[in-house]
Amino acid sequence: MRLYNTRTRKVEPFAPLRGDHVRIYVCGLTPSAEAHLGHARSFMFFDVLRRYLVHLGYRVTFVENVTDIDDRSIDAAKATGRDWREIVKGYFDSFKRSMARLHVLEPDHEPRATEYIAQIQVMIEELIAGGHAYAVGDGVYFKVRSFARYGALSGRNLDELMVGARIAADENKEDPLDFALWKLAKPDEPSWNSPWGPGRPGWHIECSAMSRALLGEPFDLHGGGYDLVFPHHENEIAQSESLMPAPPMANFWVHGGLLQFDNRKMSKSLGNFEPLYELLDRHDPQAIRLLFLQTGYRKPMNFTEESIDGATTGLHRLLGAYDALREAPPVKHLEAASAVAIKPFAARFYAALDEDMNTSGAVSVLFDLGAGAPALVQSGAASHAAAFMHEAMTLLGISPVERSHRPVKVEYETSVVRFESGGSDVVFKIVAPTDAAGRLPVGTVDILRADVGGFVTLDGDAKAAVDAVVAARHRAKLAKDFGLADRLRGALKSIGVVVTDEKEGVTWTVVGG
RNA sequence: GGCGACGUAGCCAAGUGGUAAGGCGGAGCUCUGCAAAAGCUCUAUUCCCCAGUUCGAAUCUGGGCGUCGCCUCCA
Repeated sequence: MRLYNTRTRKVEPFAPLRGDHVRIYVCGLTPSAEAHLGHARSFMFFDVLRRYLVHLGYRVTFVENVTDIDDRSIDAAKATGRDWREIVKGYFDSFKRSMARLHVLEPDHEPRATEYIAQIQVMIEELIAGGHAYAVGDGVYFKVRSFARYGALSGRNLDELMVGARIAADENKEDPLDFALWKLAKPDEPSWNSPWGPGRPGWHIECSAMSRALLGEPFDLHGGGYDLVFPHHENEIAQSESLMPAPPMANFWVHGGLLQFDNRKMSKSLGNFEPLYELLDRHDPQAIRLLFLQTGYRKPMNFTEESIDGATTGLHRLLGAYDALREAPPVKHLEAASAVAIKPFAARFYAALDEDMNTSGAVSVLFDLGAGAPALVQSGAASHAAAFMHEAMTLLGISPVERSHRPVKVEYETSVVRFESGGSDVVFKIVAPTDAAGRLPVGTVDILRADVGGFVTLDGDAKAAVDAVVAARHRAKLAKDFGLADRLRGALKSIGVVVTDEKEGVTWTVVGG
């Protein structure tokens, strides 16, 4: 396969440095705030990349770190009076639950900065010994001018960075661009003992130390969001490569495009994002994955309600097509020939992924296959098509069999919904307690009484009542009283219940919210 | 000010020299008592604008206009 390499600014053929073993380090979460959709996009991409490398036959070691100590979680602890570890654990656990819902596979290693304090300190000592770092009053700093290639990854040079003027002057630093390797603790701050005094690692050094400890140097692929190119990855390179006889530290640097939310940049400082777990309550995680797959991973993308609704519809079509193929009766005598019929689809699918992970092109193949499902069933190719779809969707992290219904949300404008037909045969009343705003509580409908003229009269809970009305409509249909049947369906629709006739029977779902 | 992306139908989006994938939406049709779902057909003579290179350009070059990101915590 070919992959875009930020280091060389080119799409290049990808191959492991050693044998068939691919070593990947992806910058993970700093759990000092709830994870957002932008994190999900990035981690889902690297999840698909990893799955594809495994598919290609490589043995993959996937490391995703957790920067579990940083200034913001300390600030959050100070602000709330809680222990910083508790805050980090809360956000991290929430993140892990969301990743599971999005089918992101578990990393092979998930190292935490606080578990690698010793390795971090060793590296800092090596940097000091090599003349690349110095200890001063408030900590240890990396001497940026000691690394000739500083700025190579992000295409900057030190003198131009100076002109940028937004670099805060700091009396402790020899050069304003130098960055912290070790920060000495102020009173009441968490700290670890070190040769330079109690303190904590600066941001950047943990990744250099942990990637070296777990993957060795050089390793194959270092990933992260595009916003990490500078300064985070630039600084990692400076730290690691200053100590390496034969750079680079990572052969490929891969960066995912950033996500905007309703045309607004998402960032921790702006705090303008919806927590990921909330978004996953409102939208099918599989649809979110499909939506991201339909855009090139390096392109910036804008997430809107409209775009996720479109992807949800598309997902249903894809899953419906898969069901149709899987359930089609086999046509034995055509099997051999039909296997050949699937080959062009598979070829297109994998060719797309081979070219810098063109997931959008790959997904289009699945839609083509789905659209042709009836024809494939006819020609006896259904089982082969289903098998390929299963393989392809699984590779993309979409479960072909999972059917997550949209969470039920019921909110009505009024406390009493009435339907009365022109005639005498339908009286359908639903009465429920409401909140202060006059709306029904989400997820509950209490039907106190439903009279459906002649067919049903009952008191009871909402589900039973709706079932009864649906059954009444069904009987009306059998009696060829389509006028009544339609009025009953209309009555249900007016309270947000959609009734659908299907081959196997009648189903109803609650919509709205 | 510096660096870097991007601009393809109503919306999203693939495509980097050979004559515009796919998704959503929309229109018509088929099937259904009616709906829904599903399928079929149609929906960009054209890729922000101008100039150039070429037999040929959405794709390359130059210029212009516009949008956005990074340079400060960030996936």
